[in-house]
Parts: sequence; structure tokens; C-alpha cells
Amino acid sequence: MELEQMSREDRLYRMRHSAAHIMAEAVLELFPEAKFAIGPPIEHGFYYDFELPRALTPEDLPVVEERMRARMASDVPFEHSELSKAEALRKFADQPFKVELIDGIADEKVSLYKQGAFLDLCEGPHVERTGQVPPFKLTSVAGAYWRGDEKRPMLQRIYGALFETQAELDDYLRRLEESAKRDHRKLGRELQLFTSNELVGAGLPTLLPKGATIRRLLEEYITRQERDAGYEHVYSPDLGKVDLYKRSGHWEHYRDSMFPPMQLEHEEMVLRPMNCPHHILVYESSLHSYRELPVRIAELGTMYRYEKSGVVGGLSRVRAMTLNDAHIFCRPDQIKPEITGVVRLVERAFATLGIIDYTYRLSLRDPANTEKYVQDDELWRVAEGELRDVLDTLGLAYYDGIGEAAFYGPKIDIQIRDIVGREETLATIQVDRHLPNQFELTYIGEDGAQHRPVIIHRGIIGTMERVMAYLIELYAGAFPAWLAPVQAMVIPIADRHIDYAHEVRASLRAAGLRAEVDARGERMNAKIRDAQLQKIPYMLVVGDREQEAQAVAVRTRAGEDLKSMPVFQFIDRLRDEVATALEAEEGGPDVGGERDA
RNA sequence: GCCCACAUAGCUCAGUUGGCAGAGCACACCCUUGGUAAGGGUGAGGUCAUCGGUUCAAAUCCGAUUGUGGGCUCCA
Repeated sequence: MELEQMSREDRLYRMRHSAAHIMAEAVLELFPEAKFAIGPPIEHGFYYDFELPRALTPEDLPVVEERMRARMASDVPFEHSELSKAEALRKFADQPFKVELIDGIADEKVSLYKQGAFLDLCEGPHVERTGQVPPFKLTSVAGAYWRGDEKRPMLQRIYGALFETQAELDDYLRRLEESAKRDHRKLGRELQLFTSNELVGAGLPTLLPKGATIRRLLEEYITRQERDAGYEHVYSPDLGKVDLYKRSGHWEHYRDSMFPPMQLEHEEMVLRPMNCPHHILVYESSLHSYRELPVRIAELGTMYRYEKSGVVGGLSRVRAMTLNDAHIFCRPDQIKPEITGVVRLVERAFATLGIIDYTYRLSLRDPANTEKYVQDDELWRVAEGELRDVLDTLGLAYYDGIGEAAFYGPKIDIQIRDIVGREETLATIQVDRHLPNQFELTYIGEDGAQHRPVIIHRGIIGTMERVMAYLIELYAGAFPAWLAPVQAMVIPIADRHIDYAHEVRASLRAAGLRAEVDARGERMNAKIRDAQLQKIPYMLVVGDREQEAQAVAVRTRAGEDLKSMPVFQFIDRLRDEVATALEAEEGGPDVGGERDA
């Protein structure tokens, strides 16, 4: 089939895959002793992994690109062939990674592609000729483990971006630059939301007053939602004896992610990596009847995880985090309605926060790697069935995430993507029969006998840190009025208007609104510009005319002039705007299930 | 944790082959008191991330550490 007649996906697949081969050829010319591994097409381009005699640096990329263009200009064909495994092993005798790949092929014959003098083990397909590879750009060098296994050698990876036309490529690269402008780390600094300091340590950001305001608003919102949905909030300590985590199983399964214990005189304490054990102790603090279940224990629980030094950054991956956490202790027959209720909470909260782009993932254990998980096949089978059943019943689209389960059970994770496309979990719902066993939890059933409850672990908006990172990028720092740290900046035109400006601010504050006065000795134009750059929703300019009329001249950050209006009228308007945003759930999606308290 | 790159004023960045530390913004003070995106002037501000090494001499070269960015692995 001609290239033009294929689907765009097919064409791009072939082009990207072919570019990877041409890159391997170019690298092999530069480093004849290179050992090459694999080079697939990926979402925006391609990569190839190599083992090289020296480390690649960004300066090497133009050199490789130059050679690739020369290969493309020569316009030689991609030729397909097949060999027996034995013959292929001989051909690739000096390429250990290829040998390993060939050994792993089940067929007797292996498929090969060749362009020019470069032969590679490959299933294809490719474009017909090297000249059919469109514009591309090598974007970065990176380390990557052979076969994604950290116990195996670290190879050097070159990433390239490739699209069908130069215009599409330019557009992609420009979008990347645009995305970088709304990176929450950059905006966090510019808008004074958070800071970090080497003396505190990596992964331990500090929220500045404006960032703290956003967090408090989020906490107030979600706590209110939970209270309305029948959750009871508790406060529990951030640390506990190691024995508590031995009992829960965290010590055995999660130890690598915990900060090392603090040795006290007669005991060892650890910072908690999860809140579950403490909430279990809340449940255990009294006897429970089947009549009072489900018991829903919630907390904005702070926890500490010893994340590897290479992964922490900004607010999205930190070492101290506060999770919008809760544990629902329920009877087995309540699992489904409870999960449904949680899904409903998630959808309502996401609608209010403006989060539209998310997907459901059914996170399962990896059957090939079961030692990471608690050993009880029946428990896993039942829990998976329950979660799948709820997802299917609610008609939610989802995909299976193999190897993504918690150590104690499968999860429903709600996945988002950050501004540069990296996937992260925000909300999570987990069915757990392991911890109730570990702690021998019971409730008294209708029959007067003791029964074991099930625990549903859940987070609605995830950790405060990560949800803030996401929202900063989602709104590019221009938060909706209900969430903006400063909702209105009062801008006096001349010094004689400063007193009136403070009166206006006082009125707004008395109405529960967040306003500041820009009393600097700057011109009004400069104050407007600065308020604009701070992405403050409303600018209230006050001069002689406004002071006379007890009014404010309202300008939105979109640049719209709402003209002069009485102060009370602006207050009503802004309060309405906030109330409407927070009532979004009333019109939000109803996924069934009864709210009960 | 691993691979690569980077670290100069609060922020964004210059600083040539090793030879006296720079700019803009922000900040302080002075002048200007204004009508919807930057008024003008003056000034203060740096142990060039930290520690060690090479050198007559290090922001500059080398090493370690800490931190940051991009990947890999991991993850809320």
C-alpha cells in the first residue's frame, strides 16, 4: 500500500520507526563500537537506546542529526528479510542486546530490516525509502535501563520528535515552549505561591501566604463535601512506633519508601508513610454494630515518604504530603454502594475544581511479580471483581493498569496528565481485606457474632500538593475567583485616594472576600500591569469620581472594563460568582448512589 | 537510586583563552499625583551553591557534596 493511502497513525508509525533506524545507523557511524538495544516509535517521535564508549551530551545531537539527514538524502530503500534464529545469532554475535532479543523470540525465523549497510532486528513496518522520512528534531539525551529494569545496565537514549510536516513539528515544539510557561514550578515562583530551600531539603516545599490560601480553600471545600457525605474527621499523629507499621504490613512491603526509624531510648519511631494504621486505631477505639456501618473516617493526613532523590520536584512529587484521605469501614454488602458514593464525590469535586480531562484506571497487581504484594490469591480475585463490577455498572470507561496495585489490594485510580503530558494519579479508591485481618477488626453482626469489616481507602482530590500543582498548570495561574488568593486589587489613582481604597478593601473583607490595596507610589498604569501579571481576577480602580460615588471602577484580568459600580454591587457580584462556582455539584453528573449521613 | 546537563544579586540572565563582579526587573529614597498593561532620578544589594584540590592567580580548570532540570526506575 502506498504511504499516502495509509491512515495518519500508520504513516507516522512507519516514519518514526524508520527515523529510529536511521539514527541508529548514524550513531553506529560515529561510534563503531556502539551496542544498540531497541528503538521504537513513541507518541511524538521516537527514541533509540545505545551502549556507548562515552557519555552523550546535548552537543552530540546536531552531529547525529547531520548524519541522519545525509542518510535520508541518499534515499536508499528499507529492505525486509528473514533469517533463522541461528543465522541471526551469528550476524548479531557482537551485539549482546540483540542476541538477548533474538533468544526471546518464539518463532524459528526472525524478521530483519536493512537500509544501506545497517541491518537491524525488527518486526517493521517501515517506509519504503529513507527519503520518505519527514522533518524531525533530536530533542534530548537521557539514561534508560535496559528493558526498564533498574538492576540491568543503564543505556543512553536519544529522543527525537517527528511529524509529517515541518509546520506540525514547529507547532509541537512551540506547544512545548508554551507549556513550559505554565509549569507550576515557574508560576509558583512568579505568583509567590511556594518556595523551597536547600537547607530544608529536596521535596520539601514551603507554601507562601498565597499558596497557603489556595490550599486552605481546597481543604475547606473538600472537608465540607465530606461532612455532607457522612464522613467524620479526625486528627492523628504524623508518627508512630515501628511496631504499628510492622502490624499493618507497611514495614515489610513499603519500607524502602519510608524514612529510616528514629531510635529512642526504648523504642523506634517512624514518620508515617500512610494514614491507614491510625484510622484503624480510630475504628478500634470502640465496638461497632453492623447497624452503624459504614464508619467513614477522614483526615487531611500528613505523611512522609522517602522518595528517591531523582524523582522529587515542585509540588507534584514531594517527601512530605497531605492527603485528602479517608477510610471507610463497611460490611461486604456495602462495598459497592460505598465505592459508588466515592466515585460520585470525585466527579462532583473534579467538576467544581474544573478538572475535566481524567481517566479511570483499574490498577491490578502484576501476576508475574507477586512478591511485591500480600499473598492471598482469593483476596485479590474478589477485590478485583468488585472494583470491575462497580466500574462496569456505572458505565465508566477505564483501562487496566497491570502492576499498579497497592501492596494490599487493587485500586481504581483516577489519572490526570500534567502540562507536559506526564500521567499522575489524583484520586484513588482501594478495597482492602488485608489490613482488617492484620488488625483483627470486627463488628457485631445481626447474628450477634463477630464479623470482619472491609476497608475502602480513598482520596478524592489526592494530596494537597499534587492537586495544587495540577490546578496551577490547569489555570496557568489565573485561578477562578473562588480559588484566587487575591480576588480583587484595589488601585488608588493618587495618594489622596489611599484612605478610600482601604475602606473599599475593608468592605470586601467584611463580606468574606479577599482584597488588597496597591498603595505603592507607582502610576495607576503600572499597578494595573502588575495586578494583571499576578493574574488577580478583578482590579478596582478608585479616584475622585469613585470616592464621590462610593463606587469602584471594575476591570477584569481579561482586560474587560465593567465600568464604575457601587461597592455593594461589586461585592454582590463577586459573592454570586464564588457561590455559583462552589455549587457546581448541583448540576454535576449524577452517578447514582444515595448520600446518607 | 541510576544516566546527562546545570547552579553568578530576591527574579531573569551576561561575564572572552584563568587576571579588580555586570545588566534589566524587583527593593529603598527623592521628584512626579496620574483615569485602565511599565513616569524619571539616585542608591543599596553578591564568600559567584558548599567543601576540597590545581595554579603566582579560580566565578572560570579538577573532585566530592547539596540543590535544580530532563530521562529511567518508582509513585499520591
